[in-house]
Amino acid sequence: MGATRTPRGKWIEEGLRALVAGGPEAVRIEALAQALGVSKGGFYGYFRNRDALLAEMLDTWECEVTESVIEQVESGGGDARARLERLFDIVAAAADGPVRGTTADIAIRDWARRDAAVAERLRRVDNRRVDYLRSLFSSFCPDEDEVEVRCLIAVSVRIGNHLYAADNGKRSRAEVMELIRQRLLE
Amino acid sequence: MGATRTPRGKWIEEGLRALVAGGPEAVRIEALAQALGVSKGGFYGYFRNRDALLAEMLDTWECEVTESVIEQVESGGGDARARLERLFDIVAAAADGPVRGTTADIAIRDWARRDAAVAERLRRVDNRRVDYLRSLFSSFCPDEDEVEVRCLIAVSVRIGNHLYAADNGKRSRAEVMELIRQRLLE
DNA sequence: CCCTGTCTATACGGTGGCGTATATATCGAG
DNA sequence: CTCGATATATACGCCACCGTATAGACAGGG
Repeated sequence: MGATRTPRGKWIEEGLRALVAGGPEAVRIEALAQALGVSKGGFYGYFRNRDALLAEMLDTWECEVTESVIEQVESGGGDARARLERLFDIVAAAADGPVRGTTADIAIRDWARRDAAVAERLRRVDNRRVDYLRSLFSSFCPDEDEVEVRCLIAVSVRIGNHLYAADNGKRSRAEVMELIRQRLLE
Repeated sequence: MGATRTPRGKWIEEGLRALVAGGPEAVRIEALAQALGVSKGGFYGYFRNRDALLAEMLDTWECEVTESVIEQVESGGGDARARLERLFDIVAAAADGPVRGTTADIAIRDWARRDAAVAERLRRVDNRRVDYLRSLFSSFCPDEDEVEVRCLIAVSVRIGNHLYAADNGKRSRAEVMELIRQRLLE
């Protein structure tokens, strides 16, 4: 039996990297092969075609960004505020981390604007995440409206932070983010 | 002199539509020609090549989303809160309006993630917008931190509203947006 | 009516990417 | 070492798109 030099996972990982860097159109099999230092010959042994790779990339992402993060937060214990702080830390750190996981979020959000199947997956993921977020805010926030407001602000600020290009005023972006974070935890 | 059946502006308009629908990769000359009911023959009479069209699309957008909106808000008079309300109304309405203008924002934000020249333009536009926003909030908000927080939340919620896919809880998305809007104007 | 300048349609070569077919390299089993 | 299975490289046909070149349609001036 020959050794698997470039296993399935490598193609998916490189595909996600390409997706982040250039959108779904940039996930080109020949380009991935070159990035992996091989030719595209072996690709079709693992995947039926390009669409199959895209689907598996989404599977990988969908799995990693929900269960994995929530488990990581829950495993640390503490009250709801402590968990929220941990969640914010993890999400903020993941933004600069390896490609697998949360980094692909923004690229997939944009992709979802143009592809119904992707939109459906994103809806599932966002629902799962906001349900968790809502449960945390609810445990120290009696007003339901307040909970919804904080959920929407928390998610939006995180998305906006990646897409908003303005230089900041006297406060750095990080400082303003920190101020908002404190208010969300009050 | 032959009549201009498909003037410059038509190509730009259709290009922006394609950009919104499918990102910059979807701005294909032959596709635009088909959408306009002509062949691509005339295109190269107006534009040197595809990149020239993309550049002019950005010019059009850059001009329309800053000066035009700010003028519209300022012309109505009233105090800062009244102007902010008008600004929010205009921006919310533009989201479902014709293609020219604010509709392209999200598509261009994502494009900017992958293209330095686009990012530079977006930075200019966002700075122009946040300067205006900051001036409005400042006029009834003495605390500078509070101003920065409100600016970032206002912009982020608007971006997030387009990219966030979750179904809402008991409150509809519009209701939560209205709650946030009220708080920003307090 | 014809001529001229402009706009448009069609045809072409070139390139890049997908998916397949076939040949070669590599590893483990016997 | 030989054999077979699997992974990879190479070569090919195909199609979509870009940009150009050339020919035709259309309006107004002489």
